[in-house]
Amino acid sequence: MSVKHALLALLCEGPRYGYELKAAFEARTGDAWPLNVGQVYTTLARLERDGHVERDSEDVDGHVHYRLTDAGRRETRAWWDSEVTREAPPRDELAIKLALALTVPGVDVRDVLQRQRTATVRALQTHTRRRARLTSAQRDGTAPAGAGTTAAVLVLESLIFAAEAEVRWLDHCEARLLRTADPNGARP
Amino acid sequence: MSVKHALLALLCEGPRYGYELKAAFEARTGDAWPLNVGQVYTTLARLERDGHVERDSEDVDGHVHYRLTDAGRRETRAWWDSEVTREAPPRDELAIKLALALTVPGVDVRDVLQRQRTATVRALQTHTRRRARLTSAQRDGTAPAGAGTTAAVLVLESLIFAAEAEVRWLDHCEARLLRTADPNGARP
DNA sequence: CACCGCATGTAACGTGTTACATGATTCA
DNA sequence: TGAATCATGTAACACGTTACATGCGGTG
Repeated sequence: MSVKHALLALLCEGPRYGYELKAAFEARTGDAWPLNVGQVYTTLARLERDGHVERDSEDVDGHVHYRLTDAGRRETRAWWDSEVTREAPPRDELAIKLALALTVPGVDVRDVLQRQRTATVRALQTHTRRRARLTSAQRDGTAPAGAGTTAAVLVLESLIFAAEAEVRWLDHCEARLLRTADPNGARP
Repeated sequence: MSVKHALLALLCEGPRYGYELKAAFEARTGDAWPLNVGQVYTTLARLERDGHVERDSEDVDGHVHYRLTDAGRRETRAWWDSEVTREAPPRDELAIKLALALTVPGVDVRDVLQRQRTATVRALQTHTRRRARLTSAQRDGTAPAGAGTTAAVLVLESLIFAAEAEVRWLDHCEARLLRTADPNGARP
């Protein structure tokens, strides 16, 4: 549903065509989630089918612009007015994997934990470096200092916050693992 | 891919039938992500198609047990040996939504932020309460103190860590928003 | 000319969700 | 007897990803 609503939101600024939408999406999310062009078109087709967008007149270059319908505007409004539910968040593969690693025989949980920690720390560094590049470009004026860049920085920071929490959680898991596996930890 | 690999992992403990797999999955994930039974069957069918599992002999009650094939065991092994990549994490609807709310005209970002904060805090409380219920049941002996309950607690804690990080991020967004919107914040 | 990037699609596939159909068992 | 739960499925659909086809325009 993210892509669908994102396209609707972008079309609030005015009619756009496929490649523009892809570029606008990636600019605002700091290339964190590259968007396949094909998906833009299929999503646009579904939005048109559902009456949320319609084809606009083609411009001089023959680009196929889409614009919001009233129903699309209502849909977008409803999106802004609703919260992203975190009571039942999307299944987290990592949490599931560790929960199973704990209970299934023949799995070295410590090994899984440590390898994952390395991977997550590496991801954290990637995001941090990207953020540094973005903010310095913003200062230099290389990147436009508009709301788009600010949004991209915030997106990267959400990834950073999440990765940091994940590292903490992995350490927490390892600590608890030591406590339960080591019988003389609690009562010496 | 989570469900597929989870079923494979559960079948490492021995042949099981559909409802058992659903129950086992939910026991280990603390009901955090209820699993539709239908999906168990469709996933099993696809695993059978791919040669990762095969039908076992039916038991006295006529239950259709499935067991791992060698290919399935290899697939599971490969899962344990690989990291869950966080360089390109699944698209986060909340981050996308806020990034767009910042740039699209006619959206009250502060309002979106505050309503989301409330929702996330509520989710955090839900997870915390569930965790408390689980650990107390574990102490009472109401719940089995095995690895399954430990796994469920860790899963809930991953949700708690993530929700806490999200609240911090939302506050961070609001602070940055104030700074950029308020022109006399940086240079008095 | 050949190649690359832009631009618009389409087809096939994988995964996940919901709703429905069907039968057996259990229990008030 | 009637309702609820267990149990095994199927069908239809939504979303996402990848790969491919096609044409246009500029550039080496």
